[in-house]
Amino acid sequence: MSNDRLQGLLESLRQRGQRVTTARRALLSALDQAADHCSADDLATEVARLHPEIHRATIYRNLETLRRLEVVEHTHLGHGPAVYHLADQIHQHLVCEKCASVTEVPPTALKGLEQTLKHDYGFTIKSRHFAIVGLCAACTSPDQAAS
Amino acid sequence: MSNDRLQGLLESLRQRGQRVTTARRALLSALDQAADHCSADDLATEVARLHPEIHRATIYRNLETLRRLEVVEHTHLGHGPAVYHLADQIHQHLVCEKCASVTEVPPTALKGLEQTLKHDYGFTIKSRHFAIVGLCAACTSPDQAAS
DNA sequence: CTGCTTGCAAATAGTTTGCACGTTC
DNA sequence: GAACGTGCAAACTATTTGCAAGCAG
Repeated sequence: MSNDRLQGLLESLRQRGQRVTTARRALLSALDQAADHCSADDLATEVARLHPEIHRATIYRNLETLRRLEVVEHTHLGHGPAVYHLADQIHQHLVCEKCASVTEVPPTALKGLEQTLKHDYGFTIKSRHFAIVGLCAACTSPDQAAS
Repeated sequence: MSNDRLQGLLESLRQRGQRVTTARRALLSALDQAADHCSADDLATEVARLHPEIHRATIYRNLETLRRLEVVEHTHLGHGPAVYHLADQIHQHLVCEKCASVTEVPPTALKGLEQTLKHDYGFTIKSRHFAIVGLCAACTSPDQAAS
């Protein structure tokens, strides 16, 4: 299954002259298998299950290295730690300020905004680095009884 | 001049049963006069010019209080400290990832996106809490020679 | 074997908090 | 004068860095 993806990533690192170490293998594997968005700490914990010797500093350093290589991206969903995911999963995050749920939307949802900002301000949107904050469908709907 | 705005803000605090202290007066005054976006530390420095005894912790506590009262807002422009401004200056921030310049655009620029997210995902954008990252006009233009 | 990587510990940046004292209403 | 705000110091969270030892190519 997604083992292919992992192997491909490792291969692409090698081809770019990057070293493939235990820490990197383990980190990419954790990112590959992660269900949702992980903080550096989440990843460190996951990696530690198989490799307890791998230090959090190494996780941070490798996340930064992989970010420069455009293999991973990180996003800020709110206050608190940044969350990471593999760069082949591009999406914009919508975060509900009430229930904190995260909705992923395809980059195409921003097409219109991109054109507007380009046309009116000459600005080119380059990343989905920050989430968009608001209310999710459930928390907006009139029939929801929460405070 | 904008002394009116400051007085109005203080009055509105009083009317809501909030105490008007030296620290709050000084903080709101600093926010009122701030040319651009200030971090908590910038504000502390500015406040300290007239009131050196006012502690940074007090700045943070009051910024949080004023945020709850919807008198100030804070935004994240990137990594680093949050920046604050009075809540009557509503705008979305565009940050250039190359030159770090900040462009303010009116909330109306997001109208289309708001409708799309509402229609397609039931999501209601509620705040401009995070900047949008990309390239500003100067850094996008073909005739710019920077690396 | 040479240089990139790592583990560890300690430093850093930004922000928050407990507590005793001071001030506002 | 009761409740809320403040100063100070210390804690805290997330992340970064210097250094000596380790491992990949």
